[in-house]
Amino acid sequence: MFFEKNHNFVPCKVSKQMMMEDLLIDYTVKAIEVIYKQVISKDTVAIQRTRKDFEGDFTLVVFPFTKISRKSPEQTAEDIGHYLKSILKEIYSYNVVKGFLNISIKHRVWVQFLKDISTKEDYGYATNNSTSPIVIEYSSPNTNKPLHLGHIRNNLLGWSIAEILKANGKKVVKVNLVNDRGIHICKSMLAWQLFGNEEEPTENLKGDKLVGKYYVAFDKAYKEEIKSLINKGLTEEEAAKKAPLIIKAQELLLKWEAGDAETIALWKKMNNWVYAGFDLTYKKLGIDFDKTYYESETYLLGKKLVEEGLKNKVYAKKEDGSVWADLTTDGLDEKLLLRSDGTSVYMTQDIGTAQLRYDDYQAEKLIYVVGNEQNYHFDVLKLVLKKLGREWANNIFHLSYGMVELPEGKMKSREGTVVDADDLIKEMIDVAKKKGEELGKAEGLNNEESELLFKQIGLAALKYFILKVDPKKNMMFNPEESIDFNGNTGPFIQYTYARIQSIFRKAKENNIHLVEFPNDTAINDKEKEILLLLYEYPKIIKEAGETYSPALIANYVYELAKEYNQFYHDHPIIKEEFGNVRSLRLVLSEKTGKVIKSAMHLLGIEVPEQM
RNA sequence: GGCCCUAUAGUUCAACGGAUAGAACGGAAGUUUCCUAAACUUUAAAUUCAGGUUCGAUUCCUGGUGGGGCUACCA
Repeated sequence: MFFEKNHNFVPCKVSKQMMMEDLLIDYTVKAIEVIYKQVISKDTVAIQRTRKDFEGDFTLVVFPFTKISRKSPEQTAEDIGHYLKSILKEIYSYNVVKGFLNISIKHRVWVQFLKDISTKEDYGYATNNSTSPIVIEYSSPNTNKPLHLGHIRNNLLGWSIAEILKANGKKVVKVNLVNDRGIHICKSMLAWQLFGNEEEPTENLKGDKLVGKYYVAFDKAYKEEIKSLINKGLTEEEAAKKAPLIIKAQELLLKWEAGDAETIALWKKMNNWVYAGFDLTYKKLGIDFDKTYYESETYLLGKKLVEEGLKNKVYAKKEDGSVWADLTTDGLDEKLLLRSDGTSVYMTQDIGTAQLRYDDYQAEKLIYVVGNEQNYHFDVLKLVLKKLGREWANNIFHLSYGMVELPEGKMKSREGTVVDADDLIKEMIDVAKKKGEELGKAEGLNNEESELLFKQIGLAALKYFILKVDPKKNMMFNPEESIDFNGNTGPFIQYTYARIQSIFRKAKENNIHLVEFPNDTAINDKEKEILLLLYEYPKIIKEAGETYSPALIANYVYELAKEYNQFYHDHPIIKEEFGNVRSLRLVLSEKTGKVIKSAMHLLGIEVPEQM
């Protein structure tokens, strides 16, 4: 708002410099044609950013053309460089290093570029270009245990990718799939009945924690029963099957499937506790969904579809009554689809869920954000659906992300090495508060404001730490060391943003106004570096969307913040004497702030005005 | 056993087949009369091994070794 009054820039169209690389590619093709009389395809032309140690903005790699030119790489680069400079008025100069043609663009082009984007509020975002939506599933919790660190990665990835796809002009539907039925739920229910004394959730014990507690209690009691049975002479396997608790749990599952009123009532009561608990965690994380599916509502459809497959003879029933899909011709094994007692398995439910989801949205793509341990499951799911003639199974995309590992190895709930989501979030915020207060970051803020600030900072540290890693890769989380607020972290980027906002506050206090600066206003190396980074933002969003990778956004925004901090350190902004230069730096700062905020939003990270 | 993923500074992460492999943390040394020092500057430090394809390989292929996962009438 500070700028709007004084701004009088030419409205932005997609101007030439927005397509600088395309331009260079086109004219390189032309150059080869004119100089060497040979037509080449565009995708043999590689344009990249010039490395920092060399002079130039863009670099053309000419090695591939030496066969055509029959000249040395240097001479070929020289030929093409000479042609390009003579025909493209945007080019200021070029230089040749080995087979690399480094091209410098005129500064005025970059200044005009800054003006072009300065008035664009949604800079970097693509316009709406989809009709049918992309459905993205993430989180997918079980109702017998609380959310943990693995879910956090899943949730952050899912939410961020949904935002990135929206920024790419896609319609997106965010869905959750809750596994709310099965033997594991019955275990919690049974334990609560036996040992619970009607315990209900309290402020200190959220519903999901309460139910999780009884799941653990079941496991403990069950193990003791097994032990005593083994002492009585049974084998471990027999004991595991004959322990009274497991038999009771199985009975409870049968009652549930039969619709027994009392069982259903208890199930509903306990699940609702869990949902209330999950909601609190999602809210704290800033995660939401457009729709929630429950497996209790999809498994029957799954069963029906298995029956359909049986009728069409694409699945087969064995003597004991169990139903299987034979995938051996596809290089996989046989897969169980219905147990011999007719009850459904995980795959059965997923078949039903997929069908329901497809019917609901006719999605152009169905994305499942699920850990890479389930790669095989999704290979099977797609095949099993295709055997049913569901061609849309080709649109299923398993976004397979890597595990979060702890220094002591994989998280295992039974060994108590799980990092609880609520605990971790609280820990991050507490540390942010402690360090923030030491540094006096909350000065001038009231209680409510400083609480919000430390929450933003703690969450930024957590979210950025997780999202900056390539989703496909396993990652290490060390609770002792991973909580950091300096360097390549979320808070560092937030700090950069806050500094920029502080400049505007100061500018206003000092009554500094913008003037319209001419295109030949001088820019220094740092400014140009920032401009080139801003220029790349739309490409980064596009690439992040194509590869479903928030990490690209994270690494980009860090780079931008780092460059800006260097610029800020080396050059005065509001203290710059010359009005043209000062105005340019203010506009550059403002736009950098906006892109930081925009990129951080794509990661689900808020930026404070002051810190 | 079979199948899949993975290997980069002490540590955690980057690098469409392109130049001298980038950062951060940690280590060493510096920068506050100057728009916020959660910042900035300098410095030491890495591609698991053996082959192959290529003008060029951290990247692609083959093999070895290390790590992880899947291979349930669990989810």
